[in-house]
Parts: sequence; C-alpha cells; structure tokens
Amino acid sequence: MSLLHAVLGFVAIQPMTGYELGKAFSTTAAHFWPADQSQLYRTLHRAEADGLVESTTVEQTTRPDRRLYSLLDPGREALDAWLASPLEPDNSREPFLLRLFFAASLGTAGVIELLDQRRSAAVELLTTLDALASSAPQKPSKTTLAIHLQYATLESGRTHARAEITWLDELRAQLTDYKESAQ
Amino acid sequence: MSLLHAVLGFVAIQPMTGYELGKAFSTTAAHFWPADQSQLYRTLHRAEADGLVESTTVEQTTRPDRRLYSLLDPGREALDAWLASPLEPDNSREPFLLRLFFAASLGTAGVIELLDQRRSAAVELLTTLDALASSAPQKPSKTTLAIHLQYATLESGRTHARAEITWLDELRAQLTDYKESAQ
DNA sequence: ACGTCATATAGGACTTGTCCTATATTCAGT
DNA sequence: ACTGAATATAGGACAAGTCCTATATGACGT
Repeated sequence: MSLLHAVLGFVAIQPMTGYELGKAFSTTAAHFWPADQSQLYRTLHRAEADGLVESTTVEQTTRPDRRLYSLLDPGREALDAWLASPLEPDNSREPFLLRLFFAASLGTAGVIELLDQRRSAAVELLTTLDALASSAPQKPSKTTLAIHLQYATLESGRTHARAEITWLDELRAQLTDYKESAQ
Repeated sequence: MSLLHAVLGFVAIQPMTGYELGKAFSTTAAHFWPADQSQLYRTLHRAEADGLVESTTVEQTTRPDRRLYSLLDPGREALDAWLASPLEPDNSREPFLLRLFFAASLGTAGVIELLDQRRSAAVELLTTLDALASSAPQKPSKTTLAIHLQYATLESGRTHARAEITWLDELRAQLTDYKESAQ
C-alpha cells in the first residue's frame, strides 16, 4: 500500500488538504504514481484513524470545509521505516508488451502500426517530461537533496522514454526487413 | 482485465491446462506480466462461463484431473478485438521512483545506498534476461513473426534494464559530487 | 525417515485501485 | 443564458490482484 506512504511523504513536506494532495500528485508524481482522487481521501481517512496524521478543519462558507492534514510522530516513523525497508522485487505490468507478445495475428503490417502508435505515445510522454524538466531549476547541484531527487524521477522518466523509442525503432526496422524478405 | 486476454493469447497458440499456463507465464512473460496462480484458474473459469474457451477433462488416477482448455470462436474474436483496440494510456506505477521522490530524509549517503540496491536488482534482472536471450534463436529474422515478437519483449526488458542502470549511475555520480561539495 | 518439490486444481479473505455519482458554489468563456 | 472548470470532500459498486490454505500423490535428495 504505497499510496499511504506517498501521502505521508507529501504531508511530511508540508501540511496539506486532500485536494492539494491530488494536485501535488498530478503535477509532480503522475508519471510514476497516478493517484485516484477517491482513493486519496480514503487513504487520508484511514491514516487519521490509524493515528499517522491529524486533521484540522478549516471552515469555509461557500465551499466544503477544508481538512488540513499534518504528520504525527507515528506517521513520521512509518514513513522512515518505509524508506529504510528493503526494496520489493520489481513486478510491474506492461500492457503494451503483453499485447505485442500475442500480436502475430495482426500480421507484420498490423504490428508495425501498433509500434507506431506506441511510438507516438512515447514521444508525447517525452515531450511532456521535457517541458516539466525545462521548467525546473537549471542547476540541480545547487538545490536541496529533496529537489534533486524529485528532479531525478523526471530524468528517469525521460531516460526510459528515450529507451522505449530506441527499442521501438530497432524493432520496426527489423520487421520491415522481415516483411520484405518474406515477399 | 488483461490477464484474460493473455490467457486467450496463450490458449490460441496451443490448448493448455491452467498449470501449463502458469508455467508459460513464468518462463516467458514473467518480466512484464506476473500471473498469480489462483487468479489464473479463476480467469479460466470465467472465460469458460463466458463461452470464450472450452475445457475437456483429462482423467488421471494419481493426480487431480487435468482440464485442457482450448479457444472457441468468441474467444478468438475477443482476442482479435483486444489486439486491434486502441492503446490505453500508460499509467504504470514505479514504487522505486516513489521512494526516491521522498527519500531526502535518508541523507545523501542513505540515498546512494538505495541507488546501489536498485542497481543490483537491475543488474540481476539484466543477467536473467541476457540468459533467456542467449537461449533463444540467434537469427530472429529466420523465425516466425510470433517468435520474433516474443523475442522483442525480451529485448524491451533488456533495453530498459540498461537504461535504468545508466540513469542510476549518472544520478549516483551527481549525488557524490553533491555530497562532497556540501562538506 | 523426512522434508520438499513437482503435478494439478481451487476457494476464502483481503487489499488496492477504478469509475461513477453526489453535493454546493463561484468564476470564466461562448 | 448556459456550459464547464475549479474548489472541496465523500460514498457505492466493482474489478483486479495477492496471499494463504486445502487436497492428493509420486519422486528425489539427505
């Protein structure tokens, strides 16, 4: 249940409302940890019930009251324990690879189309990440460690997006040869 | 529910039992689609109830009877529809990036340790994939499209593993500088 | 002798995440 | 005038995946 830890991590930086958390996720962590709005609030409720965070209600007249969450000591401990815990084995799912694995019945031309679609998506992602990166500080060595690490997750996304494009291009070239030699 | 489609994809290649499916997943698709044994059988049941596959019971005396599943026409249609459907937007979760994002409280030395752990795991994965790749045919251009695509998923894993290692090394170097300049 | 692995299937309990809806107001664009 | 987005929280229903256990037996190593 990593969303809990992510929530603790954000709240550790600064007390936040659920709404602000949602924004924080979608602007800075969306590419490696999409967070459902509904689940966010549920996670906050549970974290409070478990004594990891506390909330103070900020009354508003025109809109629903804001609930500002801040980290409690047990929450800080849970966060630190998570950071220090052994890395879990990587078992991520790659729907695109699953599809490609079984895509032979599309024929060579169909597969190439699939690769092109994927390539477009990868280029789009890379463009988005590039834009985010260029709006970040130019000299990461002068910033805090926290900022540096947050920037590093962006770099990770860019590196993998580029790797994906490279792999797609190579595969595409192979399939083009394959197609021609089969005719 | 992509596991269903994966199951259809495997069964399309050759009629299989749930047990054999589990093996097929763990030997060829584990690195991009881990399949829980329990969920596999449930998926097969549902696929049969939905008329996508049919099973014939092969009686055995010493062990539980085998249930051999084969693809029915509606299953083939569902498989083809899935293959031709638009690519879903990529929203994979990267627990390691999440951790790194919030890892500043570990300090520079602690983060470097984290990176080293991750590097070890990436190298291990790459080694495994390399071993799988070298046990595959040397000349993929001479094989069928299906085999070629299956090999390509392996190549994808290797490409991304290498990209991960590159990124980790760069970040590590930056943090080492950072650490030294801070002292 | 004893544990453990391979074969083969299956259910229960649970967690996590997704999607949709509800509520209530203000502000900006068309 | 009307529509939609932003603010702000929350519940219901459901899908997907994880973990553990149960059953039954032969083979293999120590």
